[in-house]
Amino acid sequence: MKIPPVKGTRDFYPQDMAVRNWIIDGWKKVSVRNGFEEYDGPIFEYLKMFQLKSGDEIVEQLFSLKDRGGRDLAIRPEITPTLARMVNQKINSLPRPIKWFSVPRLCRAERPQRGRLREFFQWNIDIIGVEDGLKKNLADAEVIFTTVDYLRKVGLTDKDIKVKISSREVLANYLRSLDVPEDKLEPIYVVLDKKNKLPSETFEQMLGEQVPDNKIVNKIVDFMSVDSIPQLEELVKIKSESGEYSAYLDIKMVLDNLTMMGIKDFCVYDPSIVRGLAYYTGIVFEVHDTAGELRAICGGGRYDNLLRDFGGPAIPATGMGMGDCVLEILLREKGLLKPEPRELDYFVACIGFIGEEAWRIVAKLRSMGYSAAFSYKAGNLSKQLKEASAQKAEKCIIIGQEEIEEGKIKVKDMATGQQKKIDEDKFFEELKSESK
RNA sequence: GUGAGAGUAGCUCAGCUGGUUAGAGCACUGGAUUGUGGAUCCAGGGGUCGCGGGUUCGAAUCCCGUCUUUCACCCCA
Repeated sequence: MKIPPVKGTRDFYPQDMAVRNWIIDGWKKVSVRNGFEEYDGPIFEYLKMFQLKSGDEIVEQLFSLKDRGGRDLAIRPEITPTLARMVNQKINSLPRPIKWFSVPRLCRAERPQRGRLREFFQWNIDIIGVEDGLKKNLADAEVIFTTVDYLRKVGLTDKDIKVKISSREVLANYLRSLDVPEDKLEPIYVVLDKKNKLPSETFEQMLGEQVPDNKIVNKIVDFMSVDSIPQLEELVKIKSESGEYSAYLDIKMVLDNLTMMGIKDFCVYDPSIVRGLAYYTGIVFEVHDTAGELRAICGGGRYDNLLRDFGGPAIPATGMGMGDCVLEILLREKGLLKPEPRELDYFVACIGFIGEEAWRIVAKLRSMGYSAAFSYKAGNLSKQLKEASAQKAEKCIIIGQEEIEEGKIKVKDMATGQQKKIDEDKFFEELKSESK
């Protein structure tokens, strides 16, 4: 009986595993060089933890189970609640700011599509506990910088991708300044989030369903067509009369910081970034491919209320999550996927029925820290060299009757094809001195 | 969850409006080649044509169901 893989999951054969490791190693390396420390949590949590933040509808979108004690559990669909829990548990003893990263394996019971599977990996970085107003903007910028630092490192340029940055707070304040009632904000967000997917008439029509006044609709459309900070300044200056100015300053300063960090060309102000109904409270951003063919590569933003919502103190936080699926598609399309091939220092080939000799040398090489392999098939030399080539061996050691009698081995450089005969003892002596 | 397209060897696909024993390239295994690799040539293994049912003398081909997958919705924490 043949059992197929579960819908929306992937099998990682060695070749695929090399790609996965290459991506994840890059994430980890960039996290570390940007000053983040790695953490992880359990792969399942109490179901309640995910309901707390996102409501009951979410239960349909995650894999849940009952354990033998009747506890309702769920496989994690994201790691941010776990992060909040872990941070809250030790909040009084953790030095701030807390700069942590993780690469959790996550599951969501959604319908699989291009760039979206039911099981995937997601790079998460978060900065928690930067309270000062100005430095908060620096933390937001650092999260974006770290994100771009990775994308740039793997070879993507500002021609390939853009970080689209916006602010929920600026948007909310603007809508309030137009006397849009509080209970209309959320439904309007939903419409604004679709702006880029819809023809402009449909978009305006949908807005009109939420806001009866045509003048206001036009003003919202004006706001949404702003694509630079000076323009935004004009608009917001006129519209905001009391203390609503600070939210605008936040986004301006984040962009100033990004300019100072040298990644200005990757970043644009884009008011259409709203990010669904998430827990974001301020700056929000997404990275998109400039061709607009794929869904978002990553998303993030400021979530100042989350720790408090999880029963901890009100400590501000900002972060980013990047899944592996869309990223891999984009990198593959751009020819930037370059997993490092397995390296093999030595392949030991033997002639005739003297396999024991080959194994003895392989074992010696391995004990000294070199990677070494031999052939289980032990065909003729031609076959073994072929196998060595296929395994990308850097060097080949050849031993036959002649060499054994002389106490020597032949060492062949597979790139140049040159080979020399050398005393076995001498060969290992030289290896030792090289490794020191 | 809703709607549409696709499913033939490990992979990419051919197989005409139903008609003998379902093919090719790549990959894999072996040989040419028992002391010198990446090439070439030759040979071989590998298929319940996604699965189940139906129509028919006869189904990879037509019909229904189902699973998987792709795309568009919903959603995207």
